[in-house]
Amino acid sequence: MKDDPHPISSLGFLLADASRLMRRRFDQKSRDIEMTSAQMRIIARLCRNEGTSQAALAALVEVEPMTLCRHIDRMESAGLVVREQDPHDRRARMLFTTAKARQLIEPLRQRADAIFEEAQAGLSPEARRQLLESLAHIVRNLSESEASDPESAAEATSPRSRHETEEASA
Amino acid sequence: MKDDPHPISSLGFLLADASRLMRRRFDQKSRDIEMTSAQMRIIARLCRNEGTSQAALAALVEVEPMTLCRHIDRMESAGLVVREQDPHDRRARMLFTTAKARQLIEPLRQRADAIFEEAQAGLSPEARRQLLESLAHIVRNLSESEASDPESAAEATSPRSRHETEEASA
DNA sequence: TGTCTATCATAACCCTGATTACTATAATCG
DNA sequence: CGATTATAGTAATCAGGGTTATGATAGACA
Repeated sequence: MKDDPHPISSLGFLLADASRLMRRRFDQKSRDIEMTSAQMRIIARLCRNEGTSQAALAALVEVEPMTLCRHIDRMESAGLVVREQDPHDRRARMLFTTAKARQLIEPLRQRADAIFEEAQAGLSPEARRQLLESLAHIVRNLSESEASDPESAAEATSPRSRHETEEASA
Repeated sequence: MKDDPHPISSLGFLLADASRLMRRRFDQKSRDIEMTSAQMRIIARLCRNEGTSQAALAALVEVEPMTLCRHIDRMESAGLVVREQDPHDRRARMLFTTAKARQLIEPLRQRADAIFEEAQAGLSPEARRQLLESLAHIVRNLSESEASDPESAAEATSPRSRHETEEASA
């Protein structure tokens, strides 16, 4: 346990474990509310940006457009959001939260806070502050390096634009 | 940004984001290696506990037995693990890593370390140490509270055992 | 010995996230 | 104007995680 023979306590695993356990706990504690944690994140963003397109919202919550698309599918049939045609762009849909969705945010946030407290029990206020700060730092770093170095898939296709590569193979 | 009007920077979201971004980055950077991060976690545990049962291993990596079961399915057909009948218990299977799997650990770990460095760039050694410690603390807290309070689904069915409830409704 | 219960593995099904590929529509440029 | 390129949304498919349910087998105990 001291010299850590296993890689289990590396940053990556700890992060994944903490995140998974947190989500699991949250889902357990809020089964009575008809909104999942991922949906809550989306609603939280959307209700501060009513009317944005799916692509824009996907960027805001930092998931792939396809991922968001299915979320919206489910959330729409659950009555949490509505899609409306953008009058200026026939490709785009504008998204809006429903009152039902907005009403669920507060109770969910309370459940969440209780679990955060549970999780951080025994950590000093200073440690908690530092933790949030470090996590935010990491998120920033990763967002940036992903933006600047979008793929770099090991053996790296040369920096030509993607469609040129496609043409080559087509 | 200061008084945080959005719940986006709460512990839960930060943790989820950091974890997701990290995993995404890792998967991007190691597509050339035939093992995913989740599989790596499992192999890392298993190669220190060769021959354990699926249930035991599931407990070690803290996922549900069913989740692990599917991992083993895929990993078995990928030639990363083998299942063998436990001679003492005909229900159980004993798990073993293959040489192929063990050989992949080091390269993967190197990729991972590079990403950890990327993610933590700009954090002091002390901040990094604190971060790991706080995360480990959180993982411990959540594991424990889950163990002591396995369900507690909000309005809580009374503490009777689950099957009694089933009988009542059946 | 024979039920009753707990445990192992796993099937079936839902949610989250990503990649790839395709359609429809905008936008841009020759 | 017309072809090319870029963008919005989404279907299909794969990995990961979870819950519920089921068939076998162990174990406990009357």
